[in-house]
Amino acid sequence: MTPCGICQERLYYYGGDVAVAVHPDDERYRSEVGSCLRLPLLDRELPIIADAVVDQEFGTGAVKVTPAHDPNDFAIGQRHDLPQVSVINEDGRMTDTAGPFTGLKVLEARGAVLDRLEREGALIEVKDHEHAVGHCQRCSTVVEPLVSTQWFVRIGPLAKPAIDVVREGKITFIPENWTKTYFEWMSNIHDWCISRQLWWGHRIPAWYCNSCDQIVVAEEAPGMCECGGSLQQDTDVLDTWFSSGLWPFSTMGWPDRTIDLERYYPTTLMLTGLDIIFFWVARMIMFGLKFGQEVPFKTVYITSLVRDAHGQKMSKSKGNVVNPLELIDEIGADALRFTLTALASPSMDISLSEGRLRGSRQFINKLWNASRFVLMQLQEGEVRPNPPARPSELVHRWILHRVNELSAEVGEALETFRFDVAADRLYHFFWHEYADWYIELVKPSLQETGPERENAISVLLEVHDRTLRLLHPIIPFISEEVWQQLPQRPGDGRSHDGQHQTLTLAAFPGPEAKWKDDAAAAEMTLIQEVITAIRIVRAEWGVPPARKIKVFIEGADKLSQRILDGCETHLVRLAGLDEVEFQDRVKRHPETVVRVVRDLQVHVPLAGIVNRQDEANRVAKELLKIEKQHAADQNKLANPKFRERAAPEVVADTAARVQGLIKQRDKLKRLLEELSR
RNA sequence: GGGCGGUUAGCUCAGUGGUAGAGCACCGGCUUUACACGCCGGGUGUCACAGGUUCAAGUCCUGUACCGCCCA
Repeated sequence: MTPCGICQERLYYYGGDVAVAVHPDDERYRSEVGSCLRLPLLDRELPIIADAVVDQEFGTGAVKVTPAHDPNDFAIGQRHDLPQVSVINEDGRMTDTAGPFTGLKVLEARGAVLDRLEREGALIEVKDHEHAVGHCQRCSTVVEPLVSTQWFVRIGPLAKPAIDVVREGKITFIPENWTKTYFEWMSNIHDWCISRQLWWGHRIPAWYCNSCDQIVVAEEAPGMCECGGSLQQDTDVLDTWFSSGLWPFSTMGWPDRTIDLERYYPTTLMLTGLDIIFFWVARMIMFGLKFGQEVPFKTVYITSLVRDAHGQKMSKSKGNVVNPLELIDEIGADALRFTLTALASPSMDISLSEGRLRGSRQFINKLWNASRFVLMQLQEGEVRPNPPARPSELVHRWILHRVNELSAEVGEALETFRFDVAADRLYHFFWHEYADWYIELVKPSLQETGPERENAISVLLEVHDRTLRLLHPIIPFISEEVWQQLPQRPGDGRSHDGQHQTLTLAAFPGPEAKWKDDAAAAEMTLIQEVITAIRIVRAEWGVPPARKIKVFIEGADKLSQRILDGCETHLVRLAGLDEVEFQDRVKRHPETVVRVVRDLQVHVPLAGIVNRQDEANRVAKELLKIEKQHAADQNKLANPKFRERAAPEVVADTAARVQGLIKQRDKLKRLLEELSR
């Protein structure tokens, strides 16, 4: 008989060894497969078997197989029909199959086996080795696998209908790509082991007879076995997710058709994290179909995973966990909520970025201050007037039109689970349209008395109120605080007992057809562009903000002139002017800066400030930009295939754009010539 | 090994085949009586790389590289 060296990490399993496995391709042992080895100490014969899971590179390439004490070996044992010899009992002592080691504690057995091997000259060497033996997460004790009876759920008959309902669209995953993950998992599903060796949980309702082999499964504890023997209940409990899978209906009185069950089950939306798809969502679907013959919910929204600022998954052992309560102390609950919402784009994990958190905090601050401003405008005990259905002033028409569009956009974003889009639209509207423009434009009217102030305050309150409602799902605290201070319409947001008025119960605003006003939007854009053009000139030439200047606007057609004329006070205020003058033909002056806004030329006389050469350079740079755009569009139009195959409206848009660019280009060219004279 | 996702401004991220965007950071100018956590102005880019489809590609297809998640 040829000696053969075998490694063993856990020597106390010695008595449980029933075979030696080698890799089928291993040349060293190929001829030995089928023969037997004699196990020292116990004088047991171990067959040599070939199995592909054996790692040829590891140790001697031959491994003893202990099916009763290792999951891999258990699988090998199943494949090769090996006996399962348990050598450890539930008290942590060696069983009577462990030969001379019977009754020893596990660690005593380790020393004893080593001693005996050494004495009999069977020990080759003892070597340090980095092992992967499992330890208990909580108490760090070495885990010793034991063979025991476990209960399984045959999953095939449950999984198939659960796959079908998703395939048929009765349940939708959002983002949609999680559907693949669900199918992937459900199609490769194994029978589900539901026995758990834990102290808490639903105890498995199975009883074993102490006298015969009978197993009784029942809802109520049975008295005794048919054979008259006493019964003992399984000590294991059900897997948490088995119990959880029943939760949606078992908590509401199922199997009785209770009122709660009728009302709340099935529900519409399941909102959860990706790791819960398998654990819980799939189980709820399977159980819902099995016991209720219907899907438990229609939509599953999978949230983003929050990672740290460096994109690392948060974990306690890494120490990069963010405590939300501390973060809230720092920047506020609404700011944190807004940040997470703004970053929650589909399929993407969230890196908790400091910059985004700061941005949100500043937004909340802006909201607070703008709200303070609005509240400051109110008079003692002011009753809230309804806004005019069709206000005559452009700024009111414009902002009502815009808040209308905003309602539609935010509503749609929420319905399609694009929370990031909702947050973005609200941020932009509130700060860069409502606060930057509307509030500034409306300030003079608020100082007036009579209908002008009344119109302004009514629209201001209407827009502020609507925006708060739209923001409320994202930033509930500040929005509620502010809303309650606004004058309210009597029935709005009343609690059921009528005692409180709360934004939580106020209606979510939808679009109002009467406020749609595309003309107002277009007119306002023109005014904004003119004001911005003048501001840019001021910034470029360093005109001090306090210094009022005069501008001439040339080339305004009747419509533009009417629009701008009506808004002269706005131009004057927001561009820092003392006067605006319209002229068909403005006499050029060497120290006048001219900017082209659409069809208009805005002349800004800046005597003593302007440097002719610098201005020429600026105009030349602008001209270059325009020419580049023009060339690109012109090339497209010159391409017969483009005209032939592109959508007609795209061709038309391009042609129209080219016309505009040509006009601008010619004006800039003339300006440049004048400046070079 | 199998499946999935990502790569766009210094950072964190949007982007629907048709003129590249936001927040923060950054630069210049401002005590304009809601807000300096502010106001006005400024974009700093080889859309990872290589092919392909298309009149047209950040966007669609194929491949490569790198980063990451899930499962085994």
